[in-house]
Amino acid sequence: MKVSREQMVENRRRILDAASRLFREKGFDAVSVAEVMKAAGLTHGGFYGHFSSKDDLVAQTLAHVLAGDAGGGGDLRAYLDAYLSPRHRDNAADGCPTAGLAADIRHQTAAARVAMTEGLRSQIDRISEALPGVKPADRRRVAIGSWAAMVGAVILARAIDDPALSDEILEQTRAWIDVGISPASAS
Amino acid sequence: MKVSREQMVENRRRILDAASRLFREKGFDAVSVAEVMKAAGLTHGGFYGHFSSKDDLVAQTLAHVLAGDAGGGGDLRAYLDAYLSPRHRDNAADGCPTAGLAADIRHQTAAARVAMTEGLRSQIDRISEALPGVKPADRRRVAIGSWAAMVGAVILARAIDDPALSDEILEQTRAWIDVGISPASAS
DNA sequence: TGTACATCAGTGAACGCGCGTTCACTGATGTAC
DNA sequence: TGTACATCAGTGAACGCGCGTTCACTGATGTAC
Repeated sequence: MKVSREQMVENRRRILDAASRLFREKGFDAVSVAEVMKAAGLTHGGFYGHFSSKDDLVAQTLAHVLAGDAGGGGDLRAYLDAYLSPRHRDNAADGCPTAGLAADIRHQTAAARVAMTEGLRSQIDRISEALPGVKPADRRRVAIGSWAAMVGAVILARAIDDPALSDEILEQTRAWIDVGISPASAS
Repeated sequence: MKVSREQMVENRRRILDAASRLFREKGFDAVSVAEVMKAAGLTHGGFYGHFSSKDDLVAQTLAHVLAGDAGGGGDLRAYLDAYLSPRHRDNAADGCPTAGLAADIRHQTAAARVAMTEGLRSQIDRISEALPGVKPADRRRVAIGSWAAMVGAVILARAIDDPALSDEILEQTRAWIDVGISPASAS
């Protein structure tokens, strides 16, 4: 049955939100269109009224979640603590889309890569602006290096089955970044 | 037709080598059993004489490739330069299995996670031992932080479609790690 | 404002397709004599 | 060493199954009068 225009907009948003959570939790390939629609409270047949294909959903979900993901804007150290925490490692569905999906994007469409590129660009800028103690000339290097280490650490921490080593990856990476972003040592 | 025992051992090795390359290039899910067998010069039906399932192949391939992947043992800076190079970014099939597969392992079997855990442990040790200029008490932090940044940088560089930004991710991460591993600043 | 009807978002059965896996068969290997 | 035969690694057709996608249908929406 037809629904109101507002309801349709709301349904589309729910599909994107459901897809965003499911993709982060399981990866693009392991989530079916029917699963996303069910999680959004709809049936799978209606999917193609909103998106032209599953690849289209992937690209639009990425753009949606990367645009809405504003991390590191304020207090960088608080962001670091939350990012490199066991809680973030263990809750991929609610976590950073870059940590959950960046590696998968290599195998997706050009549109998905474009969304990732813009998301990464703005994330680097956001971290740079949260480094007041670092000399302007060094900010970009520190922002990129820190972000690479943060993403890499969460990916590694999630890939292994030894909880102690996994915790250590997070803690040591945090300590390592702390050294790098403190005004004293970041040359 | 039956083949000699040596030929069977050789065939098994060729299956693992083919799987190792294909998995790194395309990811576990995007590579079919038939594709691996064809790349190894065999037909798909014989697969189950060597492995009990595709999941078994994934776990054994990881153990095989992580055991054979001895990086960072000698000159750490040369390893860094090669690792964070456009050449490595653009050649995933021949590249680091951690950068290519770590994020995927979260969705694989327990056996795959065990192989990754051991691979990560020995990689951290190998990097630690290649840090003679760093105080012993700091080596583990520096090794873990550097490795997380290396893996993260290659994953990010491979996920985006802007070549200039991708190159910059690699270069800036290399510069950032250089600062971290030089004796002067690593406290 | 109230009514008649065209529109179209959502439904759910059905489709082709590729996948992992199975299995009867083949023919070279390697052993028993 | 030579021969007869049991073994078994590899072959390729076939199997279920789940997936992305399609489509005829439904019934609430929203517009024309």
